[in-house]
Amino acid sequence: MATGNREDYLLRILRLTEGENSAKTTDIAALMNVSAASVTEMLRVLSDEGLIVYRKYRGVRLTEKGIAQAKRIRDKHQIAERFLMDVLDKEQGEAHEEACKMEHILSDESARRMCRIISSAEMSDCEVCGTECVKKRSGIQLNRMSTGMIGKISHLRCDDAEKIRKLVAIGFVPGRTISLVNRTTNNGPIIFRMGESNIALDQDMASLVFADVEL
Amino acid sequence: MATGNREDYLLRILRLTEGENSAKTTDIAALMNVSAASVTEMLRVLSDEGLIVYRKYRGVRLTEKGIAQAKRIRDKHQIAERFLMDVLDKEQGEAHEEACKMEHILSDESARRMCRIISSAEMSDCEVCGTECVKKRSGIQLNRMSTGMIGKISHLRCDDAEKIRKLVAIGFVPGRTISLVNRTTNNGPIIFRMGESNIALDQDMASLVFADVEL
DNA sequence: TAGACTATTTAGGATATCCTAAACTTTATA
DNA sequence: TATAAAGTTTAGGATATCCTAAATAGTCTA
Repeated sequence: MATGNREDYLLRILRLTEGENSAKTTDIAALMNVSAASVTEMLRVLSDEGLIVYRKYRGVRLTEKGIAQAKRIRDKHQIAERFLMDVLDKEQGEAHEEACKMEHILSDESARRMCRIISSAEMSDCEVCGTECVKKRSGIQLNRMSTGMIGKISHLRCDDAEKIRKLVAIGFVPGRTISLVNRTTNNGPIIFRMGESNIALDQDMASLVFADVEL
Repeated sequence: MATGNREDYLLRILRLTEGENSAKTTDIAALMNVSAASVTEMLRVLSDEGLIVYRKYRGVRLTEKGIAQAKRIRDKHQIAERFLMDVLDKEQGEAHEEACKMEHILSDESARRMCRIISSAEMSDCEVCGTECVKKRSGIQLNRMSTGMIGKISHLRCDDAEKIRKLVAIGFVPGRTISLVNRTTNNGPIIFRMGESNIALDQDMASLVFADVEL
């Protein structure tokens, strides 16, 4: 099992080999900020673990297994970074720094759930979410529900981080069950019930939230 | 600077010393799942770093600096765990596991922002958020009660899911009224009365439960 | 194609953390 | 209060990762 450290090597190698060339020791060393000797040593380890194909003096490539693992981590990084920016409102630099750590510890499941919230789905072929993250968001917008309907929030549509944050803060997160209590005036807020409380939501805000209707 | 590993030691020591006794090597070893010898070694390191006061064969206490650091990490754990449950809708066990990793990498700023979102803020005196997060949970740990005291359980400290589950299973849930019947030997279990029955609880377990003392 | 130069690997060490077994302290018992 | 039992530390080693310096392989040029 790859440690956080090994994972970083994998990530660099992925980056260096995506133009299908093989990665060279020196380049990896530069990216990792370690000596070439340390890289050589690690390459042997990764090779023994079946994550890379390594021939001395000839550079390395990732194996299928290595690619999958590296991509999974990279996806987690992407998800974490976006989540930090969109939901926690962190600025990009910091979000990136923190995502570099989170990518190693974030569980698949949590990544998937973050992904559902940011729903950026900007990544095609997400190793973490599988197809789930790519497309096909079921559900209807909350403002299209009618009185009495019960639904489970499936995702939020991420086109305005500020609003997403607000929604998350008041509890509109995927998985939560809500029902539409009533509508006020034609274009006024809609009242939803969630758990023990009623919450009013503007049409505009409601349109950002999607739910699978259960009843 | 304390590594994630050192941080774990600090956390255990905090827990063991909150009843103001000093922590013993063996107890730390048990909590950390390492040999006593390893603990001794680490104690020297932490001592050199000014995080603990250590006298051979005599146990350890945290210094002010150590307390601050440990509490900060514990607060981050709490925040992360609640965040995972409330925002990502993870179930408690998994949330706890993941929070054990997040506590070491979560930045102060991110923790603060998570805290603002969950705003349930069950922690008093949060090292991370300062006053900002305070909603303040009253109560003292059961192991600090003295004989005859009556109290109402206010909350459990979510530090070890398995233990929490156990406590809940035997009836230690918020709202329940208990009294301390007596203490056995110095470090042995404490006998509580709850409803019609007496229940013995280890010091360690008792330290996880907080009660508002009524009499 | 033989240096000369560059890239890579090997050798030998360092540090952090963990371990077991042996030595030593403290505590508890008879 | 002397000893046995229990708890703690020291000794000596292991592993993972990093490093520098020396050796070796690969490549480029004259």
